Amino acid sequence: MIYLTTPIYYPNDRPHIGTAYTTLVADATARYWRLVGEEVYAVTGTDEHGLKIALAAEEHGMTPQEWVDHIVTRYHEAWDLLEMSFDDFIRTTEERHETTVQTMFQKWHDAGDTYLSKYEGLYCVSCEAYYTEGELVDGNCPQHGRPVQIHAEENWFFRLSKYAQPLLDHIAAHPEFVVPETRRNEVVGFLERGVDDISISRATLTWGIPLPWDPAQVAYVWFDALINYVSAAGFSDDPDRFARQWPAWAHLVGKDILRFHAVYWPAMLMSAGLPLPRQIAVHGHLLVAGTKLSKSNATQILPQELVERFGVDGYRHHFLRDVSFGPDSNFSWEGMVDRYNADLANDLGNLASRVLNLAERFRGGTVPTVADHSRPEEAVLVSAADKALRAMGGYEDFKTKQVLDGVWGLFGAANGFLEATEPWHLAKDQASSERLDQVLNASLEALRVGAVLISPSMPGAAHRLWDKLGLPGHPDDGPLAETGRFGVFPASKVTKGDALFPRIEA
RNA sequence: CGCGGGGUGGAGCAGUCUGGUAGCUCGUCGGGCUCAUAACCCGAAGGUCGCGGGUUCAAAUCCCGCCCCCGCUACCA
Repeated sequence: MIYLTTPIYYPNDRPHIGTAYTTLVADATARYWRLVGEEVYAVTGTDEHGLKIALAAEEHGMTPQEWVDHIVTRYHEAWDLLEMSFDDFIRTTEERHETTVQTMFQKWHDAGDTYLSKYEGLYCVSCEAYYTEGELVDGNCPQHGRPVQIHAEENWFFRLSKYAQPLLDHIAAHPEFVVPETRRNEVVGFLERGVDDISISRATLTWGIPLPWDPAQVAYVWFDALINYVSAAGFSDDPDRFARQWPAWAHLVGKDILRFHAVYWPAMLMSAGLPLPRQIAVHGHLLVAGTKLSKSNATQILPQELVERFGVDGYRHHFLRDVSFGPDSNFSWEGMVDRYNADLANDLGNLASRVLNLAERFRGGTVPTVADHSRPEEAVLVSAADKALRAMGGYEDFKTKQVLDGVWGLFGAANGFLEATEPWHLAKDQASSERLDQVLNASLEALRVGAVLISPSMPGAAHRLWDKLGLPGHPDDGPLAETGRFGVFPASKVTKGDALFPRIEA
């Protein structure tokens, strides 16, 4: 069972291209595993507790629960728009999660990993956040430039320090636990410097999950939120599924929340006696004109704007082909137009047009199932198809760019195949009729394999292409090892129809 | 200060772990094709791989020093 997760998002914020990026990689990876034939459980969700939610609800004259029920739709709408195929959507206000959080806290308590202590910090009311002295600018809040207050409260603490060495040992034994390597180095460096215990409850807040042994305090939001990964796996409500599903195959996260996932979360699991996830896969940030996306940044771009211009397939393809999973990446509108036209309109869309047009024009849309793969022209095509199929394995390491580079090798080869065999010349001579059938069959077969291979990245386009090819079933029926192999195009009635990806003028 | 990362033809990136003809996409130039969405195919130009030194038969890759940029140092994909 492949259990993979995105972070759960904060519903006060709108989904932007950054949150959508994590979610998209998770979705494409989930679709890949399903295509291979693996059982998959892919989860995303929302993190609905905390002071800011409570305040926003009050502003809108709603209870916090009414407010989150109202705004969670933003995420459902965004992920529907982007054709995300998650098996579950977990909300931290659901009973299955609240029960799990209380059970986990109790386990830490029973294990002796909690203790009461005084938390004292420099607090900025505007930020609703604590700062360390080093973060202050001239003694003021770095965000607002205003003085901070000293806040002190009695909180429950978690013995994080106890787990630093066990976690270092785990990472040494399982280097794939945090990828890429640079992020692993950061985690190791952080742990080797030594970690302090951490406050895991709040006495001043009511919108949260009460601690089972001290209901006057609620769980600190991160220690609430991270637990979603076991809640969604069925920890409280489906023990049989939990047994098959946990530990997770991978948690996908952005680099900004590395520490929570690679330090706190494993420590939380160790204390509770649960096995650690196989992997925390960490990606970089999308930069717009070199600046980081953030909530307060005017460069924030919503997926919807891009979908309006490029379509959902253009959107998905762009971020999967153009962005390397690990490092930061620059986003630009011009780059997106270029990518769309080059990959989708020209290479793939135009390939589909010319092949389908040839089949319609010279064979009325019906091409005999004849093939001769021993010819050198076909050999090149078959080889490219084989390479493309093997490239699909890159999804297992989130190397979406490499996968799509490989898949596009097939489309390049198919365009080259047409140049090499010149079916439009073959059609002029009755003597080469059988050769024309072979060439058309191989070209259509390349499109069929292509439709299968793009189905994780562009499910909609894959289905549209499949329909044009007049094939039964669906491009993502799988298993990939069979449907993704270059063979002989089956008898069918193909239709050219509208352009798969109309060209976009800059 | 400490830790981590980056600097590769005009643009964006891969390659660095495991040294061995510098790779990909876009752009530019030339040619071909006319089935196709002015798309497609072939070829070419363009890089002392940030700088200096070292190891080696051989360095983008390993080692030392330096310059510049960025991230982490406990809110935020």
